[in-house]
Amino acid sequence: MPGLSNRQEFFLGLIVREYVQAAQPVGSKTLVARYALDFSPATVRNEMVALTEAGMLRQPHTSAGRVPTDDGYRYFVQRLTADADLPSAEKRTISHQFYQAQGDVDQWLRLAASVLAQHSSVASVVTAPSADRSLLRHLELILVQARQVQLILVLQGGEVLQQMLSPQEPASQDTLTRIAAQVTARCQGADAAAVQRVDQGLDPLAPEILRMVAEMMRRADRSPSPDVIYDGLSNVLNQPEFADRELAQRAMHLIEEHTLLSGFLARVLAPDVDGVQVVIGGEGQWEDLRDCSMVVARYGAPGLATGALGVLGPVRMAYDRTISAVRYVATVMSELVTEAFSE
Amino acid sequence: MPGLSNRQEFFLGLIVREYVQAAQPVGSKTLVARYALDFSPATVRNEMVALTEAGMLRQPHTSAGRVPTDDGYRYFVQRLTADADLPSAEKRTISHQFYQAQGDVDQWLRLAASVLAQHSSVASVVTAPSADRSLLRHLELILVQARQVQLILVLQGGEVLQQMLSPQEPASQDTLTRIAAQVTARCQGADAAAVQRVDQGLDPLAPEILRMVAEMMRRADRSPSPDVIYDGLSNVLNQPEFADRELAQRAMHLIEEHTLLSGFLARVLAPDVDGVQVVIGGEGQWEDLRDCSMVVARYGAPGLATGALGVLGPVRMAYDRTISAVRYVATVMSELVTEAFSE
DNA sequence: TTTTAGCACTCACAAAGCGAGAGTGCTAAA
DNA sequence: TTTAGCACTCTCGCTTTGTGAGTGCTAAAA
Repeated sequence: MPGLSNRQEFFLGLIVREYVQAAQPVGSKTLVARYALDFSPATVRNEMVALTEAGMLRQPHTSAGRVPTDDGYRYFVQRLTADADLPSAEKRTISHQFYQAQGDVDQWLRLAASVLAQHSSVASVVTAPSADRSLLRHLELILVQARQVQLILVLQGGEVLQQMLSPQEPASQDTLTRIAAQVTARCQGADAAAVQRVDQGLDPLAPEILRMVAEMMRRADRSPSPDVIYDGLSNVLNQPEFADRELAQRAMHLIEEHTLLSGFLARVLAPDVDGVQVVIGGEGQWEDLRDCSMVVARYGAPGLATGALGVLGPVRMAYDRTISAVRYVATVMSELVTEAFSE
Repeated sequence: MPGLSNRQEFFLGLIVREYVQAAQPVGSKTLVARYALDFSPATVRNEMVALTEAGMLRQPHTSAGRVPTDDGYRYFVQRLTADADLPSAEKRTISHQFYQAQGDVDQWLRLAASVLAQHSSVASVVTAPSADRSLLRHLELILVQARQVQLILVLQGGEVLQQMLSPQEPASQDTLTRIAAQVTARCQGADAAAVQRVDQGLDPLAPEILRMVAEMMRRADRSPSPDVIYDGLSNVLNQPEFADRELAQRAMHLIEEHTLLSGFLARVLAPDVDGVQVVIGGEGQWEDLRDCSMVVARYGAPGLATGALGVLGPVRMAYDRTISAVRYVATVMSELVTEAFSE
């Protein structure tokens, strides 16, 4: 893209900020008046023409003010928000809240969603941390009634999976305890495939259990964390762009349809990318995200357990504030997860 | 309330159904035309006057059609929907889906929410089943690292709670396993208070563990099932009454604010009430529910573990269909929960 | 060469005006 | 008791019109 002059950048930043705040096309005269600029409206107009030609601005119609294009926002995000950061007072408040909820992962998730929603005034999304590959740490079998066994599986990283099982043969709690101990010992740190290979020298009931365990682990691998926590959905309805019901509905649907969302997150937050990712207006490839933007980041301990968190809102979003919020919450969550689950 | 004549009831039913379907005030002429009635519009009008005087109908303004009042809907629900039921083909489809997800409680919940949302075209809410009072079934302690113990608590009814713990004194996995076994044996079926009373003849580390266990159980008792699953939020935006953003937002907020919702459910679904409960337009006492209706039911095995499920939508709701859907899903869920967790 | 004042022009938006149509209540006849 | 007829009401959708914010261009000033 052709370089913008300093003054053009300055105006672009101003216009983006003003539009984000006021949600109305910004005109030359208002801009000068509102920010007490030392330029005449005519000068601003000239630069606006340049910015429009550079593809950063557009006018909804002749004789309305200017509005940033997706490219304009992108430029803004890449060049004009670098040093933005949360005030340290807010940071302290946030991290304090997190350390209150000592050790309770679910509460962290809810808290993260709530903090993000509040700081960004749009909808937030947080997925539970999950290991890249499920590795067994512990198995527990509890006899509930004659033919009902509750199977509890603890993975490396602390996730707990549970499932009911009706075994072919009845078994006593003693037998089950023995099997669980055997499996835990033998399969320590094994992945799904390895679990299924262990099939000799165990109790006759064990194979059935092992099959089930392997299947649960494989299921966990396939759909990493179906748990998606969200918050701030009602915020979205505040945004004037979602006055259009059709649009609001698409956004809601996007958040509700977990498969869509997690697929998207998986692609945007590939294991090798790092830091906060900003997707503006679908970037041409995400049809469902048209007219929406997402600011997301991966968090957790790479190689151990990671999750994703971020916000979803209209393209007209306060990217600077939102990016810092997402970045900071991701940092805190990473610390917590690492601290709690690393060895 | 003064009794309505048969014919008045007939007209009321017709008007409610028509209005629910068309979302527009229904006039005498359209009613006669649409349902090919053997009355003249004038007759219908006379009855409408009577129904209006009885408080069942109202007119948004002179010279518009009639719209049911909250009382009108209530009458409709109480007297005119008694024998409604889901077609058995749909029933089969639904129950089939549930039995597919053998033993996976989380999946049941999501499925229930999804089924309700689809059949009612409004938002659905499902809370996880939880015991009226937490009773311990099993405790497991897993050493994660030197000073990190993962505490897994299984309650009667199958709920699993987990929490990280950093004990004062380091302990080996063997010690922890022994403690867990002791506690499990001693506290079998104990409630929070009983757990805390058991404090002698155990390992020196045990008191700390027991305190934590008791606190987790008490927390579970205090906020029964913070897990609220919902679905169909985007459906709500389809409803013409929620074109008003203010209203849509209130509804969203209501669903998102778990404390509000669970408080409400707790009051409506007191342990002694049974069957499907219908709350129309807040019934005067639920300010937050103004202009909204809920159709909810308790499900589960009374005394063992119960949860709540239902839908939230505009007052103009297809109560007959919705009630049957809620009733049926509650029945199926009750069967499943009872079957899976009873002894 | 850059900035700015001036001016003519454009176009969305809100207010006002204006039927058309649906619906009502009332009266009198069937 | 029902119904036909009629005058009346009021919302809704449509067009009309004026206003104002905003633009682009040109020519003079810095």
